[in-house]
Amino acid sequence: MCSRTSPRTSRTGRPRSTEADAAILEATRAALVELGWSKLTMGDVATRAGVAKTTLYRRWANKSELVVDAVAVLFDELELPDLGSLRADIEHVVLQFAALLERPETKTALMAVVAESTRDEPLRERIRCSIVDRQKRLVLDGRRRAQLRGELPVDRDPVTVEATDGLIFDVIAGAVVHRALVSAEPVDADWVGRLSALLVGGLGAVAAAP
Amino acid sequence: MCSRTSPRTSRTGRPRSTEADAAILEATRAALVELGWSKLTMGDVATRAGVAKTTLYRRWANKSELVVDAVAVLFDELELPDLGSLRADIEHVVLQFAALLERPETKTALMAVVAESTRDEPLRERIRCSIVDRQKRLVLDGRRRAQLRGELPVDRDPVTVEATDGLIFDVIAGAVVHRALVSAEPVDADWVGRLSALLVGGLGAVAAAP
Amino acid sequence: MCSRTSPRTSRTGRPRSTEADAAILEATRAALVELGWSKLTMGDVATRAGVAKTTLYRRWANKSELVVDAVAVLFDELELPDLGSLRADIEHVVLQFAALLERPETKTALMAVVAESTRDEPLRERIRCSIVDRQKRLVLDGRRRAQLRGELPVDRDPVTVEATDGLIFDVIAGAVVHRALVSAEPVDADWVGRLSALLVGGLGAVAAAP
Amino acid sequence: MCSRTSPRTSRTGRPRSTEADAAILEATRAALVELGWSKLTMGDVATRAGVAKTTLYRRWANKSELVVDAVAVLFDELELPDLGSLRADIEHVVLQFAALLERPETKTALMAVVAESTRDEPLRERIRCSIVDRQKRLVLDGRRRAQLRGELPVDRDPVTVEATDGLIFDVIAGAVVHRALVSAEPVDADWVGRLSALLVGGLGAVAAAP
DNA sequence: GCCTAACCGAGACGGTACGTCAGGTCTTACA
DNA sequence: TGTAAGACCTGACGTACCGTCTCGGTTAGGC
Repeated sequence: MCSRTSPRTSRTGRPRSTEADAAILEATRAALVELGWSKLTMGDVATRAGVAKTTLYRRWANKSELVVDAVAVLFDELELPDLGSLRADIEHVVLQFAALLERPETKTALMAVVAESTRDEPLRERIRCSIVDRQKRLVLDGRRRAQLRGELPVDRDPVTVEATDGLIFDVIAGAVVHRALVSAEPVDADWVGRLSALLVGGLGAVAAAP
Repeated sequence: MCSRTSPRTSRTGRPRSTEADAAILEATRAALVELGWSKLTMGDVATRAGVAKTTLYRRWANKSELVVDAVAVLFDELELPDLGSLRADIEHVVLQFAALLERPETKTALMAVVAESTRDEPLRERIRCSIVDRQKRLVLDGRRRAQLRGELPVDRDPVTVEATDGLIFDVIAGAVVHRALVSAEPVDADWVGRLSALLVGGLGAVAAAP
Repeated sequence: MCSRTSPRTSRTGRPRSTEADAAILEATRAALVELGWSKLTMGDVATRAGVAKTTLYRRWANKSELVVDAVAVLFDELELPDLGSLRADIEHVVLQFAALLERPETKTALMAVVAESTRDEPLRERIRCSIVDRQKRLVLDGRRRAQLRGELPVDRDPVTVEATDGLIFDVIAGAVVHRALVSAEPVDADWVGRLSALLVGGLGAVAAAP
Repeated sequence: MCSRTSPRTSRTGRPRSTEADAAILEATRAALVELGWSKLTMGDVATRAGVAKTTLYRRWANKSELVVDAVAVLFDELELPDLGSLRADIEHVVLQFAALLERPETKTALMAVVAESTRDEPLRERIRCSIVDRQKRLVLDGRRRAQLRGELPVDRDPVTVEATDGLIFDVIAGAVVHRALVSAEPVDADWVGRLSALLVGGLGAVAAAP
């Protein structure tokens, strides 16, 4: 799963233009900013990229897959520098993620492709590989680091570990997304502080009495 | 805000058919189940409801607003019976909400209208009134009940209260939505138990050391 | 065959715009003049007519049928005034037909739709009704008139009559079309005179010795 | 005009494959039979011929010119054996030409390229050289033979001769084409007999009284 | 018991975007 | 230089929905 090996194995014929690839993804992000998801059209993206519509369809089956790829790269910016404590790490990553969600291209695109993916298994897979997994590793790193610091106990059961990692991921990402897009209220320092306190407290309590 | 007074004040002429209203909303839900959000069309809904397209547009400005109204009523099913403890209450509401999100009509529609609302203020308002506020009251009730039981301290500062209520709401709703739709993994008893433990522990810790 | 009763029997709904019909046919002729058959596009015709493309496709299944209808009306201009002799009548109708074929819209369209009709039975039928039959009556009238004048004998056998009418029609129309479009040489008075002489002579000889 | 010298004079580099030429023309005829003119595509012809599209375009400027060349060779089959009388000769050539026009590849292609040629001078020239002139010589031969037999007088005026030859050609070819493709009725022995009688009678009458 | 305003169905209307297809060109690697 | 393969741009295709409009006809009040 999440195979990175491109399906292109043909050795003959004119090779695909890598410049076109880049131009298309860039144009897609620009169109998302200007028009939003629902008014973005394949034809417009093609025009912006200085490329024919067929060149888009040769690479992506539909608008959703194109947008996932266009947005995915933005999630590479997320980083987790060691700030000395679990709570500081959490606050930092939440703020980073919130900043990403404030960008117009992600704000309008993320929920749209998730909505689309509820009826499109290949798209769901693509989202998992391109977006979800890139975020999940941050939780992993943060947890390991907190264990090294002694802030969290070292759990030997891999099932429990994975379940807790997944839970924390869904709670953090879900809360930020819900706050930003559904409740439509700002993810500010105060809110982030409360969330971090809740999580650190909760993790501590759970660790103390499983 | 959230005015329930319909803009229709005309007292003369033939009144609108309430049967048509019901048939349209029912047809919309059926179409969502069969086709999903992106393949649902106004014309198809009209046909299913045995109604002319004009009759739809006389009542709703566009597809998004129609779908919000069609789905909103489902959120009335959410209830919060007193199960004797904060943790039991949380587990119950999470499971209820997850069951709601498993229904194909909500699964495909909810994220779609949220995505649409990022660029449509009136729609955002309609979602808040029809869907978000209906859920938020459950958090309010649950918190009050836990305070009566003595599980949570009684906070006198209304600002803190509202902030915490909002946080808990975003955490619960966000986590469930993210688990169900983004991570695309089941919201089962195990996961719900872990989430409830985390929240109860976190609330306790935060209450102990603000 | 050649039913003139329109297939539209629906009594409900908005009736079709007759102005649109006229504007489309007019625009089609204009486009034929400017662009010729192969560069004429449905979209361009729609734009010229100030009409949506769907409005064209609601009336005509394809470019060929549209062009047949647009050009057919021009064949109504053909007339057969009594010029006193069979030969004069023939010369007149040939010149008229040649003038029609010189018009850029017919020149470019006629052979094209005939070519298309070799693989399209409904189109062939449409051409027969809209174009061929309108020309054939001229032969009928001319023959009757010549018989009244005593220039041709009155044949009692309807089979022979119809066969000869058909032959004369194919010879006249075919010769003019071939001269004008295939040989690409002018249909001038000299050529018309020779053709008429050949035909009158031939008809006389055939009548004398069946 | 009608130069047969190919424009290729380069003597260096890899020479063009003559097998490819033959395969392409054969594939074009096959495609005409199966698909007809308007659905024949250059890409499909290339595939059938086992050749790249570039190879087609290196030899022919466009679809029309390719089809003219593919069909032209079929007109070489037309012959004019001496059957002993002008009328028999005419009947024979008409039946031959009719048989040629019945073949699906010519039926669909001939009128199409003629239609195309009304707006394309080079194509018109190519049709004249490759198709029209090959047929015209049959009229010449038939006339000379009839003069030798004494069926037709020997006209000394070359202008009159050429005009009459051209007329007869347009009448015969035009009548057959019109009968077969426009009237869409069979060119059978009865019809051919009537046409021949008309022509022989007409030529006789014209010769008797110029 | 009629008037009349607003409703209703049907379906045509001008648009916009779709995803596909063909035409004709260009770019590879190879012969 | 010719060739097969296949990507490229251009532009038209015919379809699907959008949201609006125009019909003929219906249905409740209010008079």
